[in-house]
Amino acid sequence: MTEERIGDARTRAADNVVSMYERQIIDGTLAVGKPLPPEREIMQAFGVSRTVVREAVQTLSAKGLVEARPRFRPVVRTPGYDAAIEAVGSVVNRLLTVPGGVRNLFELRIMMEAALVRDAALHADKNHVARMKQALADNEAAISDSQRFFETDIAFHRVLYEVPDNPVLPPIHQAYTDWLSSHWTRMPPDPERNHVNYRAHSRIFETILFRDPDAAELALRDHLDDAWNQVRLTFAEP
Amino acid sequence: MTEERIGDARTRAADNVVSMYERQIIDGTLAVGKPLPPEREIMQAFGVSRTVVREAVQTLSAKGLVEARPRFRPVVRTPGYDAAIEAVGSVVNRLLTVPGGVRNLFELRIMMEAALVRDAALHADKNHVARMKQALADNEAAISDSQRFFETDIAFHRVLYEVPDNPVLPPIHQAYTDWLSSHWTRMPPDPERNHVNYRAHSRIFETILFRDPDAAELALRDHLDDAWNQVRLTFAEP
DNA sequence: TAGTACAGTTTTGTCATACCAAATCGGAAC
DNA sequence: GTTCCGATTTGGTATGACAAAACTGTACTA
Repeated sequence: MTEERIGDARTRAADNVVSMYERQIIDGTLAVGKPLPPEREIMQAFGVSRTVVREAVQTLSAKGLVEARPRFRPVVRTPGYDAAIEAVGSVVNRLLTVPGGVRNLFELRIMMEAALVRDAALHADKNHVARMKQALADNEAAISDSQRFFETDIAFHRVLYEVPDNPVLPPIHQAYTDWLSSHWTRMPPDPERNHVNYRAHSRIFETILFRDPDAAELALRDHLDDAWNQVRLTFAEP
Repeated sequence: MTEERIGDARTRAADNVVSMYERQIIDGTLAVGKPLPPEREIMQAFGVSRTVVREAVQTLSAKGLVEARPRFRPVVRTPGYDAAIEAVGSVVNRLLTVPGGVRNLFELRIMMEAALVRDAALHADKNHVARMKQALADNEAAISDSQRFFETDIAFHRVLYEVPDNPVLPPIHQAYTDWLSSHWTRMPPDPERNHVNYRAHSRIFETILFRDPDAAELALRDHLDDAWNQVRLTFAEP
């Protein structure tokens, strides 16, 4: 939480307005989907100019608390983990440009998915297994179509994020793919490589079926390390 | 990336200004620490009113690309993983208020730290071990002082996030503790519980020394599950 | 010469006002 | 009840103004 500005920074007039509505939104006084009052009304309520009101609204929007489409009344946004992901978007995009940025993020993903396959090997139920099987079949069917292979690849990994039944995880998967896809799609299509990746997916699936977390983690790390070696060539880092 | 608004949303005049400086910041034309031009200069450069310029600057600030202290020129911010964490702050805070929100986040933390202790058991070097040992000693020394115990507790866990040498991880640890600390500090001080937690830390440390990832994960899960049972009572969820 | 104090100049934060175009609302017509 | 249309409201942008704070260069002091 960094609500208080550090050091010598004075307060802005908009801060009052922001924190007021922030509270109202969090405690539910302003229900989800409800629009904020008209700007001119807020002006009078707080005794500030419209400039300040608009600044406050924009801040609320940037914080992800309200959705402010141009020309429309800002409405209270439904709290969701994807809103959080969206909020970090541009910062992460910048991080990806610093040396080692992509590598660090990918490393984090490897660590996370390693944990996920372990979890899947231990706790995946029939339902999850069925979905993985389906995703795997789709993946195989798309080997010759690199575009579709890319999509089914993502879909296969997504199942892993759904096993623990924690609503935080799917948006994280979404974020990973969003952020890293630009590097992936930079690679030229290559059915041969698709085939290798499909085999890797297949092996992961088997280890989960066998309920072998160690083998699952190993298979996944092999797969993602390999993927990294494929994709690292698309940018200039050592 | 969610740069394009969906549906029928027209474009804002400020978007041009934002994306221009966004690009300049990312490709380094505007170096870190450099201030943006004066607002009036930007006005003329883009042929827009100051209203729009100020809106654009605020957006850049909200995105974490520049730091805009009131009354000072906005300066290009140094790219860091903590900026990303900061950007999600308010959204996460709201998520913590929805049913199951705290649980979901804590669950994610458990999963992550489980992966981290496994990694530590396999790859921690002498240096890491020494730091963990020190953190553990501090932790023990603070058993009777709940405030300090809380701090040394955090410090012990932080070492786990430092082992993989990935700069993304420490800010994540920081974020976890920031977000969850309000629940932790709500519990009344209890040296007895401190002692239990210290023993748990101690056990985790031993399993890492023994290079036993399975035992390490188990010890950590026991510890955090226990912590969850302690802290869950501080709020009303079932 | 280096450092400091001061006065003049920018620059930002905020306000007030105005105008257009788009969204919304209310009622008429079907 | 639904559709359509005009009046009204409201958001997006521009302009101008002003106080207070930050900045700049200069003169003064050590």
